[in-house]
Amino acid sequence: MRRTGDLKLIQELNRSIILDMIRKDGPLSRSEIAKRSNLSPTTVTTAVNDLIQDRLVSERGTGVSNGGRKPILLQFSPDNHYIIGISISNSKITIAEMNLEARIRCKEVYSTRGHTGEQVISYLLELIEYFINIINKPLDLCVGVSVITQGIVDSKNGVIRYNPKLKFENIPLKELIEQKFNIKTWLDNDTNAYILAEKHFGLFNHYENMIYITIGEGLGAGIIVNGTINRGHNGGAGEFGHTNISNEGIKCDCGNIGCIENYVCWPAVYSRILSSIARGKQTIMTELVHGDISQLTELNFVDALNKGDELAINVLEEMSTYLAIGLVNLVHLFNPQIIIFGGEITTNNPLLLQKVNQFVKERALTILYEDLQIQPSSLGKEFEMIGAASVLLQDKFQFKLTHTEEVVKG
Amino acid sequence: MRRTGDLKLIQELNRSIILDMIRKDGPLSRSEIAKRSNLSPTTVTTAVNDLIQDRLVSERGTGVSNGGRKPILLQFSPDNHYIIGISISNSKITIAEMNLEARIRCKEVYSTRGHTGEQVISYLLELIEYFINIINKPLDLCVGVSVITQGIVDSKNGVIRYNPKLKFENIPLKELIEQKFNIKTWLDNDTNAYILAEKHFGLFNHYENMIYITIGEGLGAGIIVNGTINRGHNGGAGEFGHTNISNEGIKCDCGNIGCIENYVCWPAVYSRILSSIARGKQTIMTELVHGDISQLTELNFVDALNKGDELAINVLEEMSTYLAIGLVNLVHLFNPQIIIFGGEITTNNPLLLQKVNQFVKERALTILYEDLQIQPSSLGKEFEMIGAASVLLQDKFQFKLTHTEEVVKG
DNA sequence: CTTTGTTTTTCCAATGATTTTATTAAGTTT
DNA sequence: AAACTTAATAAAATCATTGGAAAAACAAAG
Repeated sequence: MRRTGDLKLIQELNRSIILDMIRKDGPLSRSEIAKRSNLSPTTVTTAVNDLIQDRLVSERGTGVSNGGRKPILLQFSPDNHYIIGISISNSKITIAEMNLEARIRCKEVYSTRGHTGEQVISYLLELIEYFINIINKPLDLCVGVSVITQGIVDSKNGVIRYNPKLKFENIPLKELIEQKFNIKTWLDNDTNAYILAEKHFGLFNHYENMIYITIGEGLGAGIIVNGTINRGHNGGAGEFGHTNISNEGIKCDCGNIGCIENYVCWPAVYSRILSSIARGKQTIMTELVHGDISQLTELNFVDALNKGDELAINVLEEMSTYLAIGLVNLVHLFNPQIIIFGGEITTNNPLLLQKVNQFVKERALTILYEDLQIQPSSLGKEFEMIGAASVLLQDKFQFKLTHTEEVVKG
Repeated sequence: MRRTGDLKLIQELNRSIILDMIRKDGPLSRSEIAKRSNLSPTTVTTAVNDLIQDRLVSERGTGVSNGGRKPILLQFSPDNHYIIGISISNSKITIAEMNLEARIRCKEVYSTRGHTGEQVISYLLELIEYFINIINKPLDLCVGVSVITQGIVDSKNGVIRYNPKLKFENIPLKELIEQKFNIKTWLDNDTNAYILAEKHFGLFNHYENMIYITIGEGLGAGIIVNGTINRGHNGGAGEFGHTNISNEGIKCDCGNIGCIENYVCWPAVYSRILSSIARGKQTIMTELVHGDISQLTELNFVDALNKGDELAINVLEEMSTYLAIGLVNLVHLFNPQIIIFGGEITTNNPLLLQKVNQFVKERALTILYEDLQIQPSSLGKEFEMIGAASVLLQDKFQFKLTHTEEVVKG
C-alpha cells in the first residue's frame, strides 16, 4: 500500500535530508545546514539532536567564526553501527564487517570448495553464524546483512532467481538469513552493487545515468537510470553479455547466437592468445609465465599490453572493437553520462580506453557522445564489499520525492 | 534544491493519492477511500472537499448500502479543465483541446508546408494563438500545453536538442510558449509520449517496466524503467533505431553501420517489395494499388499479408527477424513486462506478432521471456494527442515517494 | 577591559496538517 | 418502532514544522 503523508513522514524525510547532507558535505554546522536545506534553524537543531541520539552524527569541535559565535561542527559517525557484507562468487564466499562508510573492519574469505546449489547456501549460513561469533558485537548495532551474487536476482523479494554456474534457482536467501539470524537482509546482483558503489563511493558520483561494465569470466552490466538501478520486471535487466553483436556468430550457452559475451571476456581473450601462439606468433607473454602459458592471467595480459607486445595489442584491439559495438548500443539506448569499466583486464589499461573511446566517438550520435565519459573503476580492490554495503546504504538512507508539483487548482 | 518536508507536503501527497484513487478506481465513497488508503475518514473528507472545490472531483449519486447509510459516490471530473496537446511531425502539426482524460474536444491539423527550423516554430506559435482564439475558453482553466515531437528532446528544460528532419537544434520551445502565452508548457519526445499514453490510457497499464516500439518512417522506442521514462542524461535515450544488429551492413546516416532502422521501417520494407517486383515476383499488392506501385502504403502491405500474399509474407519475415534480434537485446537489457508495437505496419498484423514472439522465445533467456507480453498498441487513432496529454498528466498528477524506509535507529 | 554587534544555537508559542474520539445522518434488520 | 450498521462530519488532541525572541559564544572597536 502506498505510504500516505503524516507528521512522521516529514520528520523522516527531513532527518534523511540532513543526514545525507552531513554525510556527503560534512562537517557542517547547524546553521549551515539550515541555509543549505531551507529548513528552519529550529528544525535542524531538533533533527540533529535525534541523529546524535541515534549515534549517527557527532559534534566535532568548532569551525572558524564568521564574526560571531563559532559554529559547532557536525560530522557523520560511521563507526557506531556496522554492516555485514557478503559476496558469493563462483569460487569463493567473502564476508566482511564494515562501518557505514563501507570501510572494512574484518574480512574473511572462504572457498566454495566446488559446491553448488543448496550445499553452498547451507555452508553460507554456517559461515555467517561463525562470522557473527568472531566479530562478537551486539546484533542491534548491525544495520543489516547485504548479499551480492551473480545471476538474476529478485532484489525486492530477496530471491536468487537464476544462477547457472552455482546452480541456484529460486532461492529465498533473504528470508533464510532473516529467519535464522533475525537481521534485516538485502540481496542484489553483483554488478548492480558495483555501480551503486561507484555512485556512492567512487570518483564519479552524483550522476543519475551511469553504466558499469565488468569484464571477467563473463560480461555484465549494472545500469542506473534516473538515479535508480534498472532491474527490470524480475531482476533480469542488464544482461549486457547476452546482447547480440553478430547474427552469424558463436552459439552461446544461453540459446542465442552471437552474444557479445563470447567475444568480450577473459576466456575469449585467452583462447585468442592460445591460438595465435599455436600459429607460431611471438609474444612476451610466454616469458611472463616462464613458458607455462596455462598459467597466464589477466594481469599478465595487461602487463604485456603495457610493454607494447604486438600479439597482445592485436587481441585487445579485436576485443575492443566488439566491446565498442555493444557500448554504442548502450549509449543509444541509455544516453549515460559515464561508462565505468571493472574487472582486472580493464585496470591499468589505457589502450583499452583509448580504442573504445575512439570507436564510440566514430559510431555514436554526436549529441550522445559529447558529454560521455569512459573511465576505469575508481574503487580499488575491495569493490565487492563496497558494493554489498552500497546496496544496503542506498536503500536504507535514500528517501526522496519523485515529484513535487502541486495538485492543479481550479 | 531538494524539497523538504512540511505540512503542505503531506497535504499535497494525500490529496494526490486520493485523487489518483478516484481517477483510477472511481467512483468511490469517502469511507471506501479511507479504508483503501489507510487515511482517517476525517482526512479524506477534508481532502475531498478541497478536490470538489477545485472542481477535480464531483459527487454522483449514492451507492448500495452495506447495512447502514448509503455511501455518497465520488467521481473524477475531467471536463472542468482542459489541456492543449500539440504534435509536431515531419509533415504536419496537430493541435487539440482535451479534457483531463485525454478525450479530444477540438482538433486541428495543419501541414508544415515543407518548412523547417525557425519557420516551423514561428508558424507553430501563430497556430497556437489562433487555436486559443477558436476554443475561446478561460486560460486559467487550461492546465497547460504539452508538445511532442521527434528527435532528441531535453524535456526537463523544454528544449528540442536535435531533430535532423525538421532541422531543429537547441530550440527552447517551452520557454517560447510560456513567455508568449503565459501557460505552463511541457515538451517531450513523441515515443516517450506514446509509452506514457499506453501506461495511463492503454489496456496494458500498471506496468513499471515497458517498451514501446514504433515502426514507421524510422524506428524508435519509448522505454519505462521503474515506472519512469528512461530519458538518459540529455534526452537521447531510447534511440533503438540506431542500435546495431549487423556489423557489416548498411551504412546509416547517423554514422554507424548496420543500424536496425535501416532494416526495420516502412521505407526498408517498401524498397524490398520494389526490388522483388523488379525481379519478376508476383504479388497482389500491384492489384491493390491498381498497378501504380508508387502509391503503395503500409495499409496495403498489411492487407496483402492478411490475404496470404507470398511476397509480402517473405518481406515481413525478413523484417521480423531483424526486428526480433533487436528486441532480444532490449529484453536482455531491460527485462520488460511488455513490448508494445505502434505504427500502421504493426496494426492488424498478427503475423508480425507471431514471428517476433517465436524468435524472441527461441533467443531470449527463458526467465526473461516467461512473463513477457508482446502486443500491438491499444490506443487507436488518436495516440498522438493522447500521448501529448499523458506527458502533462504524468508530471502534473504523479507524486510518489521513491522510498519509505525509516532512518536507522541506534 | 568593557561595550557593541554578529553569528550560532535554543526556547517558546503559533500554525496547520493529521488522528482520535464523539456525534450526527441515513440507512437496514428484526 | 426499536436496535443495529455504516457513512460522513465535528470537536479536540497530537505533533513536526515555522517565526520570533532569547540565550550563548565570540569578534572587534573604543
